[in-house]
Amino acid sequence: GRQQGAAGRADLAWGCVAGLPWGAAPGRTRKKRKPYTKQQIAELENEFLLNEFINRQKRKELSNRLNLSDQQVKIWFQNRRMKKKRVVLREQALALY
Amino acid sequence: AVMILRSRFLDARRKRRNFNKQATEILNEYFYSHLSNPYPSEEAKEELAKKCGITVSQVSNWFGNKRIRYKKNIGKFQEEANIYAAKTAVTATN
DNA sequence: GTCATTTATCATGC
DNA sequence: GCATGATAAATGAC
Repeated sequence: GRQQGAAGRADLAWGCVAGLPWGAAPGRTRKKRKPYTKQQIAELENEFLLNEFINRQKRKELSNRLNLSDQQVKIWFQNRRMKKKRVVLREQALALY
Repeated sequence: AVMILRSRFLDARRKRRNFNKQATEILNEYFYSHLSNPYPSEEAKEELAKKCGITVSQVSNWFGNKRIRYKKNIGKFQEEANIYAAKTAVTATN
């Protein structure tokens, strides 16, 4: 197996509570997930239609305009590409029937 | 307008169905018998998906939800844990 | 870059 | 009214 991601990482998971760790205590606190506004999503989606891979240039101007960090925009495009793949696979599975 | 309806159709949350009792049994049995490391391999996921009659993605979703919700409130799942612990103990004896 | 995850949130079932 | 499955932000391995 690949065993990637936060699983098996010592500095991300919670720590041993009642005898079952799955990881150790977090060194740095994880940033809380914060849903984006409809306007932010609308503009991100609009840019995604133009190009699924965004330039550093456009990324910077977009993050400025939407009041998001440069990395947040980068991560959003990564997750958006994963979502598209998920949807495509689902449609293929549906098309079989 | 059309795109919105399309996206809503593709959002599986709007047509969520609970898994049948047998599938939940199978998933819980695996979870509690691997409580020290409840991370099934890709092969194990495929086998679980086949036995449960669901997709691999649904298996991943189930384990993701199960791990976080168990971890957040172990006490709430204590009874359930005991049930499946006893069940696997019996099967190990036979 | 992908992608398996963690966590919070969403939408639904009952 | 919470339980449950799926999705949306965020992290980290590779």
